[in-house]
Amino acid sequence: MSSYNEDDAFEAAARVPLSQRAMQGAMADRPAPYLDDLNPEQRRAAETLDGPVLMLAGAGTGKTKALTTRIAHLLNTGTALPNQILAVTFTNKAAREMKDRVGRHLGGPAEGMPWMGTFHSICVKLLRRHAELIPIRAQASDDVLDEGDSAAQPAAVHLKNTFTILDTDDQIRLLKQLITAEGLDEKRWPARALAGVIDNWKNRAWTPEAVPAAESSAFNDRGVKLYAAYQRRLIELNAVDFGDLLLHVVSIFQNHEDVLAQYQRWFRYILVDEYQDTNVAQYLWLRLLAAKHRNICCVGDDDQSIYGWRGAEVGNILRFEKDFPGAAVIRLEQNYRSTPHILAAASAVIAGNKGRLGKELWTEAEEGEKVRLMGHWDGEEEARWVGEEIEDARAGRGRYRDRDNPRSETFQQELDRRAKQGLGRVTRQEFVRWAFESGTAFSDFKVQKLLKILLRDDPKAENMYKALLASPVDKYSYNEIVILVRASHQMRAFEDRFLTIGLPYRVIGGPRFYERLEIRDAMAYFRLAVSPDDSLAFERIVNTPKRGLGNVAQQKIQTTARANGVSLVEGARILLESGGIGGKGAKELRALIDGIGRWHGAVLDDRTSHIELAEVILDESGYTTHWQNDKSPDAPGRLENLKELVKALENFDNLQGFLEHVALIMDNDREEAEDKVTIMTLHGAKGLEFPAVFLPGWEDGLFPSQRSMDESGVKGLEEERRLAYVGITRAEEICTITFAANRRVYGQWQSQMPSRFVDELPEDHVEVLTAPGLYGGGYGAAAPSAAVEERASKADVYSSPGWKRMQARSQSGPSRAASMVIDAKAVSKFTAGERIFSQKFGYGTILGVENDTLDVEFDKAGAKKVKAGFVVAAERADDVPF
DNA sequence: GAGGTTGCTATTTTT
DNA sequence: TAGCAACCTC
Repeated sequence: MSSYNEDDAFEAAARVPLSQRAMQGAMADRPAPYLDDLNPEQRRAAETLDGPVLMLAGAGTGKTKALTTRIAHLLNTGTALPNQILAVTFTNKAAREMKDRVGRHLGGPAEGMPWMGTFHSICVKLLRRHAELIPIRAQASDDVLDEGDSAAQPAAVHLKNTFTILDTDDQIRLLKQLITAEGLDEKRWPARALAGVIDNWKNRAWTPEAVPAAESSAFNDRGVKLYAAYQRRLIELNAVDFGDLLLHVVSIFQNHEDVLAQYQRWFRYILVDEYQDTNVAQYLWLRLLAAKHRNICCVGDDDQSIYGWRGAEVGNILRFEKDFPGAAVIRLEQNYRSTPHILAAASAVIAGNKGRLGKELWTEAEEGEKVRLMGHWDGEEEARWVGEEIEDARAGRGRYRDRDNPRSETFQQELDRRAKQGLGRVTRQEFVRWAFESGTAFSDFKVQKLLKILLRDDPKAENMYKALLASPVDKYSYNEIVILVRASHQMRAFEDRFLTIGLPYRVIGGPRFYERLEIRDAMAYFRLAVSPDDSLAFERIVNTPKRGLGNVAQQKIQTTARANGVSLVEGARILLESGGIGGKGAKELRALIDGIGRWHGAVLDDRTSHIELAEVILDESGYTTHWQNDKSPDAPGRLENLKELVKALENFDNLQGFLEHVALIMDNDREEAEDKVTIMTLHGAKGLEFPAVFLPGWEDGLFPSQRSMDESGVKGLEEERRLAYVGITRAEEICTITFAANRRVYGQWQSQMPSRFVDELPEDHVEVLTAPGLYGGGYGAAAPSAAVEERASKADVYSSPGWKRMQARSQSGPSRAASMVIDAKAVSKFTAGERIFSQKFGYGTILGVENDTLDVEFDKAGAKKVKAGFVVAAERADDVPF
């Protein structure tokens, strides 16, 4: 089992479906028509099969197309067998899409490509083959948990191929124990923080021994020691965490030349998606594997590297040509997504970054709308305005009235044509063909829904189709609109607003299905049924539902298990037999342990279906009842989730397979058919595109995030700028950027400066919507049409520092607009004790000054923190027009 | 073991 | 401000 068997190669080759092998033969010496779909650069990327290739693919330039065609080409020319291609992605979604698209090229499902998947899923496969090459670390004399503990599960000398993959909860629980054992105050030194430190180290491929001395002060000087103890505990428990999946495999490659050599020979062609997101461990992993054939093709965009904070190294992509001398560098620069204005805006912003590989996006698309910029008084108004814009956009009202939406047009033409012909019978084929030909018609979701129904031969289909034709044409459907925020707390304002006006929305990003409490509990039961030795799972559910097994009882179980060097379940059994536990707890514990034994038996003998078994487990353990008796409002939802969990089992052959899948999936993207506006973070939007994009909250401190700049300086700022780039380039037709002058931050009202990225937007490609003098129009922004405001003409608007200046607003109404300009830099003018006046809060006394932020006790509004730029000395209050 | 109270903290997140 | 986790009390 352990070492890689050359026979596998033959065996695997033999498993390639016949059709594919036939195709290889057939296609080998024929021209490849699928290449004609590509532009010259894409084509070069798909055809340069040998040697290192770096594909620099800007946003929306069709990199997936190039990548999947490349794979198809590898196969069709007979250059590689499906199992000789290693294709890695970061997300399951990306892997799935790649599989689908390669399959489409080949005219059948891309089975027989066993090495196409995420870094993690591929590593699990590799690690299951070679688990025993990961030894337990020799015990250093000063190790944590030295006394007594060393006996725990002593059988473990190395990892076994049945290892479990821990989720974050388990990880934290384990670390907590270690921290406490080390005698650290868990409050001052929280397990979460340690998990972060360790994760960081693992991202850099540092084993405990390899952590450099410079890091030794981490976590109160105990970081490394705890890390070592943690790794040892994991192997004792026959478990790995996510970081280990890569770290262990890299260690194996580094320490076992023979194993590495086998895989180097094996993976003749390597493809990597989103290369700019790789961390050091992934980088080493790839470099080791590619060392022999050097047929590695990395696809990425340095301008879209936004995961530096979790270990991604932009350096990897910047260094590619050095790592692989003679590499072909191919730039995909033709953009198929956005209008020229949008691209120009994005390019101008990203140009502010240094050390880029450099790309120039261009498009053949028609001009379209300029990027729109709008300032607001506060966050609430911003949300209100965005809500109105969305309704306008959908209904084709106001500004949107005359907008040509090519989608709508296509549909309208179809309507006219049918009207002229007098709507005959709609056949299924006819509709399907029309839907495909017209692309996503006026409202994606309706068409999709209809398609689904038609495909199922529902008799209602024709009526629905008629209803569709009779309904008004949307300029934009909700599904085509997205709001992208920097931080999830910004979502709230929009949710509140949309709820009150009844605008349908969906939030992407919340807690994932498999991370929910009830799902994790249920999974722990399943884990125990599969392997009763899973002590962490046992720990999780001993007393859930309540079995009268409190801290004391649990401690006893732990001690017994350790003393005997057995798992917790076994320890509990011994404890029961010795009568070390009594009363209600004993009875319940007995029932639980018997249950686990029984369930495990059922898993082994395979006579009950795993679905039935899952239900039995949840029933007999009392877990279902536990939630049925719970009166809290979310209990029904949790029961619902449990049902869904059981239902998800249908897609698997057994519990083991299911558990493996879930550990790696953490799936979030359950497609919804309803027409809703999407709200999500900028990070979550990478790789997606929408006809209309709203980018709210462009204020310094929020975006770019203050914390990011404080912690990582210029590097942090540049990553924020890339985030801005990602945001803008999501838009196909309309991109709207907004900011607010005031925002509540942790309950305190704070004045905000517009984001520095706003300054970086190129004036020629931006339309400023903010009306002069309007509430919230206080920034230098002025509508170009407002002739009155000659001084604040567009040129003026953009000439800093004018743009950065703020105009005081009139509180009495728009007609008496004020244009008093206060220099935001006039910080030093103020001192504690001084009387000041603020537009928003009135008169007050300064309590303290911190840079440009004043601590003020207002006469009426109480204590507030305000930016110096928003107040004037009290005696100058008369300068402010009313 | 439930329920109330206090205290603390406060991006981005995939696997 | 608000959401939570941990603590305290009965």
